[in-house]
Amino acid sequence: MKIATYNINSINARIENLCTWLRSESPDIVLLQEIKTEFNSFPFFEIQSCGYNASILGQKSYNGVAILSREKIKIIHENLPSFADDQSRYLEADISVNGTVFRVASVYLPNGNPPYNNSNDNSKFEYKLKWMDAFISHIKELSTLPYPVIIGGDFNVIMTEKDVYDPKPFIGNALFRPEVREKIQNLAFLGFFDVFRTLHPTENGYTFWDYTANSLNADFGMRIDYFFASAPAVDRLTDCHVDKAPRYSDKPSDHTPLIAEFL
DNA sequence: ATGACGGTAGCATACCGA
Repeated sequence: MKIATYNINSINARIENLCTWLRSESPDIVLLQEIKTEFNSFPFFEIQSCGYNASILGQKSYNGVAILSREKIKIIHENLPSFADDQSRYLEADISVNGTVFRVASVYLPNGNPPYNNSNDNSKFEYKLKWMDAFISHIKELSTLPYPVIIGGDFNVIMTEKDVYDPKPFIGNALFRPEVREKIQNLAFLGFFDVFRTLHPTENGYTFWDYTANSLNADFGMRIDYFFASAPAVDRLTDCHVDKAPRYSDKPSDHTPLIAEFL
């Protein structure tokens, strides 16, 4: 079972890139973030033409998550349970691939930095912390599932100094602050493995390079897209790698896909 | 400290992002 997570930064701006990539990589399941569109404007026809079903939790202009799958998608949760959210950031489903049911979720964790025009406004960071608390308490429930659970997405957290080209400029940044790094550690305490890091202890594993001049060529990247997998999933894990090719395409997203394979 | 770029809404410019 081949699964990918990809912050697409607008699915309509990138539908041709996405279809080209789907045809070349043929993943069984794709978790998308930042589709930036609602149901009525989602490119269902194009996705279907590539051989995929799509379930989405959409939103106009911002956010929005989706799950693509060759097999049938059974939605379990739209949004985090027990958390009133006006932003579309979480979609969870059961998908059976080759006779095995996988519980998967597409996650777009809030950025949390203050707006550029008001550096004193910490409401976005407070929202991020509350969102993470609701997320972790839900993951606690998922940790008891006896079958494989794979949580993937854009977590907007730089977990360690090794996960960014230079940690110094990010001290105080909402992606790197101790509060969020401590909260994300709870995934490990709940038995969820950082899939890429488990297989690749020393590679940087960057999944994001910003659009500005030299970031990509200078490799000024960060690892903020992750798969977290429960023990029943890790038992089946065979591969995890960053697919950097889409970042070099015309009109790329600023993120690139993370791919994992399970028996 | 700001803004580079790029996307969306919507038509000039503001907001968002990591």
